[in-house]
Amino acid sequence: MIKITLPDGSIREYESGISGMEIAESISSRLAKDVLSISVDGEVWDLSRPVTKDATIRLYTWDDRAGKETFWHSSAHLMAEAIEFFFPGTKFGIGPTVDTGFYYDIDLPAGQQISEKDLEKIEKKMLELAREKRDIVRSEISKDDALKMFGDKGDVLKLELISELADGTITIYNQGGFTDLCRGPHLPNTGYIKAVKLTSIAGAYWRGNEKNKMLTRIYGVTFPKQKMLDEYLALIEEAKKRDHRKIGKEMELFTFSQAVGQGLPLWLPKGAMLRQRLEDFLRKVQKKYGYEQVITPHIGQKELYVTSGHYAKYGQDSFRPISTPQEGEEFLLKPMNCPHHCEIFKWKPRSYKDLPIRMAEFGTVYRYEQSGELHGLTRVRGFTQDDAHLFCRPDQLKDEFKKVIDIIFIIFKALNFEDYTAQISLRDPNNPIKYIGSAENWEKAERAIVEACEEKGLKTVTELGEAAFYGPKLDFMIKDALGRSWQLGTIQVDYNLPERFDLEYIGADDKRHRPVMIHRAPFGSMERFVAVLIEHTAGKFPLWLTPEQVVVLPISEKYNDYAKSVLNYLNNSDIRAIIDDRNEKIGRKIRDNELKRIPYLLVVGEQESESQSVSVRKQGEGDKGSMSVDAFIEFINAEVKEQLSSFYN
RNA sequence: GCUGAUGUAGCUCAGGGGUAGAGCGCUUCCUUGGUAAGGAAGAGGUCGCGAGUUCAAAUCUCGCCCUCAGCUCCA
Repeated sequence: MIKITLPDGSIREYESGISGMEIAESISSRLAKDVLSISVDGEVWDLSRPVTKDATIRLYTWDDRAGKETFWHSSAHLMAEAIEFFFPGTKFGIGPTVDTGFYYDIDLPAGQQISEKDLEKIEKKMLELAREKRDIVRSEISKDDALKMFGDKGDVLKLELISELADGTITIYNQGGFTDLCRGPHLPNTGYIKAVKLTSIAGAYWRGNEKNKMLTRIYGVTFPKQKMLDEYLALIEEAKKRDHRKIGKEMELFTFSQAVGQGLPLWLPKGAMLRQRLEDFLRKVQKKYGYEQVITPHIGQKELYVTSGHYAKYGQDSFRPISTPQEGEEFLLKPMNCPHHCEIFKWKPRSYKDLPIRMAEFGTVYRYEQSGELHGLTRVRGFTQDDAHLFCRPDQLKDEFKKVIDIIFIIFKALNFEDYTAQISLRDPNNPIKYIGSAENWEKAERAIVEACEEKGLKTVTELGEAAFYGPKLDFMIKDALGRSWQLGTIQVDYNLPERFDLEYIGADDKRHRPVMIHRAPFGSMERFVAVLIEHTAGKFPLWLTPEQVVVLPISEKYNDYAKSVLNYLNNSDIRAIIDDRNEKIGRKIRDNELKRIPYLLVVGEQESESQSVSVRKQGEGDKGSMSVDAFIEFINAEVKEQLSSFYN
């Protein structure tokens, strides 16, 4: 008998050699139906593999990442089998899982090509093969046998992989007529796979190296239920509709120009207004938290970045230095604001009583991103960070961290990001020499971050070894309305720059001390944040932020004068309103302005002009009845105040 | 940066060796309408840029640029 420890700590006894599936069956028939793989002492196994010693196990279903990975891994094999059916002689590279689904890199026989049109027939074949419910069988083989097996097939890619594996660790999996080199684990049989969608074909170099042969990569995703696939496809459709590049164009927020250059966004009037409102909001919040705004130039001497270390690390792969008529003078477009802020810190002697110093700037920086990497506003070559640097004493670190977390909470609340988590990145305990700064300071800083998060009740995951060499950090991830994750703001401790810039303050002991620096940017960058906000809200921004809050719609031209007087009154009351006095029917005006995502539509005609009122229609919700213009203004202001309540309270 | 696809009116797109098309938008006129598309007429384009082939190129060829997808990268 062997002892099996379950995740809840309970221990069950079984005959040695029991399989994961049998354990699941002994727990519940429901679990046996849902289970996809098992972890045995931390290693993920097939359900059919016998457990022969005491172990701690965990059963994985579709709800677990490991379960999905098992499912998609088997799906990759199934796809490979279907491809081999249509394209005999295809050589197979690797077929791993990705965030959503899997891919397989293949090398088609000479002269053959696979196109989008082929995907459908491969999908059909996969489903046909899946329905046969063939067992997926694992076997361990020797290296010689593996080399012989794939050598006979002429599968040179697999031979290369096998040659790098140690003898005794090689496993293969077989389903029906298809055998693949694979570490596993896999589903018990192919019948679990009920829905298949092959999403795209792309080129990819063998082993990611552009000197190697270009293979064909086929991406796919599979599900245990057709309904899940339908939902997935609907989500993709919705994501396309919300693409910030599309909405940004429709709402006239930003554009790009070939003449200006790729990756250099041009903010249009409405986009600029929106961005400015975001900046003003953060400025106000920061003022309340004791930040001081500074302004620094867009370029700096090359030497500045040699001092900071950025030139050595990134100088070769970024914008080249700008030279001047003066011999030997070189300037760089600033890739970050920190060196400038360090120089402001150094401007005069600092006392421990002056700390913390909180220096904020909406600082525009320029980084040369590879052209293929540029994407809308999320990845650009010139962008503005909502940057700030806090210079503090080591004992102030925790308090400062908590205050930064407060600011981030205020922002999330004001913008309806309700689902967020944070990642704490700490040192790799096995590699302490990698990091600059004393072990004592590191410990202090790491503890400060962990405690600050706990005290603020933040949901966190901790990753060891993810810290930068110069300090630990905290990154915020938000989930948008479609459940997609985005990395936003970051708070980063830095021991490196204070050292490099020789920053110091005079302590209570009248001795010189090194301050700790915190970099933080709640939005990350204005560009990226606006992009995320567009995709989160589908362009329906909160009332306080949206470029146009209200549109006045006269029923006919007879009421244009009254509509204009309402418009003026609203504008004079700091409501952002426009008028639609086109010669169109009211139904048409309502439709067009609903599609423009304007939150409030005010219909005015004979009744309203007589009673000096407006008929209110809320975007997406329909008619709300009529009220006086003053009552409407009060109503709008109350809504704005509610949205910003976390700041004003 | 690499591989592939793409680039036609403000937008979404069709067409294709003989000098340019639709829908929406815009302008004007008719209509003056009460909560998601009223009607008519009109203006608007070096067909991404540059070379080549041809009697003739938006169309074919080559080079470049942008955009998109994937790869690689990301202070």
